Amino acid sequence: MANPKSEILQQLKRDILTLVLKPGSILSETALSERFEISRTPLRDVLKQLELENYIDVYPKKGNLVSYIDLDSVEQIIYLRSTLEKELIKDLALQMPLKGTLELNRIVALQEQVMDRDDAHEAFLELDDAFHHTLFTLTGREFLWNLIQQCNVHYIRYRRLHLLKRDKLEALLQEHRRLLDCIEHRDLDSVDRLVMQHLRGDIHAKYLQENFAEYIQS
Amino acid sequence: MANPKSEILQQLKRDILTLVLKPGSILSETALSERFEISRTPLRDVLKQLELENYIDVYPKKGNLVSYIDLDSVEQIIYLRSTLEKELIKDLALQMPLKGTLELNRIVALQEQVMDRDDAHEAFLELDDAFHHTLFTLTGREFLWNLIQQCNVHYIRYRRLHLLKRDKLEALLQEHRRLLDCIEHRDLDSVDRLVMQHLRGDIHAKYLQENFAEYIQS
DNA sequence: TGCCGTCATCTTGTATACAAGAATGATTTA
DNA sequence: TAAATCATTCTTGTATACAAGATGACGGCA
Repeated sequence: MANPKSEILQQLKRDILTLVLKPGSILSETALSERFEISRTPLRDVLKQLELENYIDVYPKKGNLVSYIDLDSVEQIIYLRSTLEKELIKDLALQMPLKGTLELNRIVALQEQVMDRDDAHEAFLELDDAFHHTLFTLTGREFLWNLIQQCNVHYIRYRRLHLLKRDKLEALLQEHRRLLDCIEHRDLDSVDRLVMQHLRGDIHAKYLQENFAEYIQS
Repeated sequence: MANPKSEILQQLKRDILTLVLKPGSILSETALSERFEISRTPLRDVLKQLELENYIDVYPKKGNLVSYIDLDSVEQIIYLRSTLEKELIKDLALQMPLKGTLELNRIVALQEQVMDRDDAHEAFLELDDAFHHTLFTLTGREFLWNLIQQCNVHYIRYRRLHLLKRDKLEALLQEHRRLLDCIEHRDLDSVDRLVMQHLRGDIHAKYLQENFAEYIQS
């Protein structure tokens, strides 16, 4: 292991994003320092970063709580991503590097493959991320992708909960196919509608509030 | 003073953004702890935050340097902001709260007033920020504005250097007026072109590289 | 002269003792 | 019995001593 701090950071992030650590859970400095066999000082660095990326809320002299899902920021991130990605897709439709089409098709093909696996949801979510990430890398907007990741903790958990119940993997896959069609056939006019449908089509705050109220920010 | 840490953070941020602390300057923990009469531990918290918001680069066991201006991320932030803000303006054109028009007009009027002052640049930049900030608050996108602020250190310094030489305050003010016109007359078709001109019209990387090479990232 | 190794002294990174606010529960008092 | 107060024991916040990597200067040596 190269750097224990980044290992711990990655693990805590993963546990929070996958809801292994539920919103409201307490992350005590002393408990974590014993668990990871490291002193409180480097551990506080990790917690500081988790705080700045909204994974936890720090209540001075009281404790650190895993943040509750903030539906307002989820809505705004979806607005940001849909606005941005429909622009990216139009850019790609006008000037797409060859390897780009190959890469996106490869991802969609993989998504078809994992549909029947036991851990379909898990694998599908990862590939969905890969698809959108590729849109950013192909247009040279890696910086913006990283920026979005920095505030993505609410959206990622929201999507995970949302997908748990309503099985719409097939629909999402179909939408990816349609977006690829737009790029390959330079069909700029359909992009806006498709992106809106793909990213904003499934905002059902009420569903989450009814079924996962204990995870939601008041 | 409520919290010394946030005071120190704000002051260092301000010094870096206004180029009082030049890119490449060293921020030593011990020097700062003596200057602010505080121990290294809380000071490291401040430096950690500056690092995560790209104000400084940390070289382990060597030192902390004020970051150089990264022109690539400047370009991407401008892309992000122009894409986002032209959408916001269209939203406002379709449904503008009354107080919104008043507030934006008030800011533009203030900009006219400060044009002749000695510190015109300083005051104008602040009001320019206020204008764009208002676009976000009126549409309920405060979260996105804050997100952009988190990675704005390169863009803010870029714009400051850029405005130093080419005196285009009058042009910027005129563009604000035109954008307001679009909103008030629901002229959606002109928005894209105007926003592009306003935010992206003045990307002159070469000018900066020639005149401020010592501030630019290699 | 030129090169190499050692050491002194910077830097940040870590561990730990102590300070101080917050919460909980017990004890005392009305 | 109920309420209030105090003390205990959590929590994080701070100061500081020490560890360890990086750097540069100095001196020895070929």
